[in-house]
Amino acid sequence: MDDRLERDVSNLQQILMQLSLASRRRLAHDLDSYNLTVAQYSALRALQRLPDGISMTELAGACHQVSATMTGIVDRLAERGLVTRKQDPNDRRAQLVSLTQKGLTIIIEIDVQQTNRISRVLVQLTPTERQEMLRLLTIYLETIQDDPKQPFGTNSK
Amino acid sequence: MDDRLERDVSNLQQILMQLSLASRRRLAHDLDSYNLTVAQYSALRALQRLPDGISMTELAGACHQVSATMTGIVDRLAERGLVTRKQDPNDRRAQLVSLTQKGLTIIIEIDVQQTNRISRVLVQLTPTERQEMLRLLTIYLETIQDDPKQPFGTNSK
DNA sequence: TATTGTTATACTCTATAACTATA
DNA sequence: TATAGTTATAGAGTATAACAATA
Repeated sequence: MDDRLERDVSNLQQILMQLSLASRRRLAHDLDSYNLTVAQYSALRALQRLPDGISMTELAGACHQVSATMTGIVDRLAERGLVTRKQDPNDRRAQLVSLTQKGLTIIIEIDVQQTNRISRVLVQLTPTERQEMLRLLTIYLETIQDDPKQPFGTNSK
Repeated sequence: MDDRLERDVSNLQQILMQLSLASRRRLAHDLDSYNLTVAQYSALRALQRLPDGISMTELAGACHQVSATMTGIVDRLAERGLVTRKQDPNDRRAQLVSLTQKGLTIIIEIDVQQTNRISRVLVQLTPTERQEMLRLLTIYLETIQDDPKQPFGTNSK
């Protein structure tokens, strides 16, 4: 590779690594006000995004977790009344998980908070720059998402 | 805000949230081959970046951790011979932490692996696009890094 | 037999509080 | 008194293995 590329790779690597660590930290900090962990938030988001009443197995898959881990996360969300479990009428082994109204409300609140944060960045940019950012980040996201199998790590995600 | 901005904010928010979750997952997965956690890797990186022989307090600060947490992380790294502790000759309360040769070797290996990953993305882009990506991500990183206080979360970073 | 979900177990990360040694 | 670091404790997330119920 040419020198320019090599230098860009090095710079981008630094930035992306910092971004990976800092954005998680920032998210965890923001969620703290709601007494939610990143894993719990990730589960709520998946429930909001997917069709209502999905199984534990599906939810675990959507969150890149094994089902035993999901059991604990859903236990804690259910204790707080943010989600509910009910038995699947078609398969008596399965539990169908749903967002409650309370769960939906909290996740919408967080969405507003996050939107405000992003807005503060994007107003600094021109429409062209915003489009470019979206396009470049999409390319990057695809490359990190698709090449591995689950599960992603033995510990400390 | 105008419609275009609003739509861009919404799209970027989705992408950045996914990026936050997926990049951490990807990193954890990559580190698994080395039997390292993200927190351990973060500590090794800080030791590589900072002057040799920093105190536990400084290391904890660099990793955005409280010192009690850092004690456990350094314990496990030291057991594996990746770092060493020695008493500060100028302050008998303080422990100075250093990377060992073994620790340095492992972090360089990981660096190569990460570089290869980024390269696969960047070769798809023109030099101008790469510069733009670097510039835009730097702006974003600054906005998420600087406005909070430590510590960043009660649990699950 | 295979799948769904839970429980049991073990480890890491995380924080707060209490403590020792030193400054 | 204040600071550096550890230990004690508690809770969350993570994985694997074993298990009961159901398909």
